[in-house]
Amino acid sequence: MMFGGLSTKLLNICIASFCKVRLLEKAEAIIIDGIRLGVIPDVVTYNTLVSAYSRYVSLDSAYSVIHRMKEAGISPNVITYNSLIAGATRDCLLSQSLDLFEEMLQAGIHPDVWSYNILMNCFFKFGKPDEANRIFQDILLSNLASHPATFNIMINGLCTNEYIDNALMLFRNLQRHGFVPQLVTYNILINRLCKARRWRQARTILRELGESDLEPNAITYTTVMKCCFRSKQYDKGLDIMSEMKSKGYAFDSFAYCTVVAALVKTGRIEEANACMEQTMSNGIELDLAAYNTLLNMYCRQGKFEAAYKLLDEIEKGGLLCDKYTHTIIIDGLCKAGNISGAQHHLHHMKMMGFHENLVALNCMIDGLCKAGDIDRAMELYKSMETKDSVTCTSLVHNLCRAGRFRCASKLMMKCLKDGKKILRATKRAVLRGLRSSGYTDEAKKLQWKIQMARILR
DNA sequence: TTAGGGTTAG
Repeated sequence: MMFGGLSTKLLNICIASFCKVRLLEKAEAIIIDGIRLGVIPDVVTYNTLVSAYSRYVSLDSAYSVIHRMKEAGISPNVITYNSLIAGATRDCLLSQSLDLFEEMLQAGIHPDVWSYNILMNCFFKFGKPDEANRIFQDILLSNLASHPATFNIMINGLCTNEYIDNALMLFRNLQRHGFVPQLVTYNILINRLCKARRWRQARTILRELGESDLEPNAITYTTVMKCCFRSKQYDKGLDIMSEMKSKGYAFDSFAYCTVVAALVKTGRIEEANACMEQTMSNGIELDLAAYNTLLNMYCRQGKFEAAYKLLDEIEKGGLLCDKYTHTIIIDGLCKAGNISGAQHHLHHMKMMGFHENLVALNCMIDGLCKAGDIDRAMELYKSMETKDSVTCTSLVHNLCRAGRFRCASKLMMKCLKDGKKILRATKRAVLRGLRSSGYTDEAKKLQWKIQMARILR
């Protein structure tokens, strides 16, 4: 329908532009203006809104758009359902995602390849790789034309479910059958291989990307930069940052966070401050992860007044603090020696409905030890339901620092038996401590047990 | 309409 030069197609373009930058109220206002001018919204208009509401607001708000859509006499189609299922998956609602899929079938709407892609992603997200694989096989056997995204989701899902070798095998098989990887395929593999510390294979994929016709993008650079920081090659990471800037890639919130976090971690606070200032002066809007990075910077400088002010700012801005936010505060307080403050915040975190947080408890263990209260750290350790290698290494190393080498030795053996990994430096500290305090035989026995644990692993 | 990068502990 056309009226005064405005058509439904044009209306939809406007709506899509506003939705893309999350200006949903403006999008709604344009619909009202359009109706006044006689432009009737169609299924595309409503689908754009459903997608935006489920992505940026909530699934409930998306349902209310569907209600309005039905009132206007427009029936939801496969795209409407795809948006809803994707939204339910993002909100970690597995059964709701599956119910929606079923509802779509019941309504006689045929799923398309995107529906199956979303469902596959959903199963991977909920740690059900077998179900995801079944969907993948169905897509391959069906008449549906598979899309490169199908393979990307499969490769990414296999990696996140700890099937990296299978993901690599699939990648190579697909290439043999003529699949031309997209940039996102390379980015997925580089990221996942780096996270699994399989540096050599990550470098191979990066080299293959370099040899392809594709140009790396800002995501590739951020991913590789993060890999360098993860493997403690800080200067190399900063070189990549310079290269990224010189090539004219826009430095976004992701890139700034990666750099600032690495600078803070290595104690280069002045540089971190400068980088953060640059972020703000470039007009980059801070999201929760960026705020958390800034909060960590304040805590590491002992600027708790600024940190608490920032917490207020975050919440006043309508963002909800997450487990990272609270853990950063707890860690910062522990590092500053304010154990009672950290305990108070841990309690506050539980009151807010957060589950027991292993990282926060590990911070407490280390903080208690550094404050000279190893016995309380031991008590906390015993009370913890789950412990990991960090818990063990931290406590063993601190026992050594306090000269309690026999206790450290006993605890370390128990941890190794439980399959925990202990840092080499910590093992050496225990052995050296036992020898220097005259427990030579015990040191010999421990060394033998360490070797046995290594063989049996 | 799908997939990929950033924030916490030893």
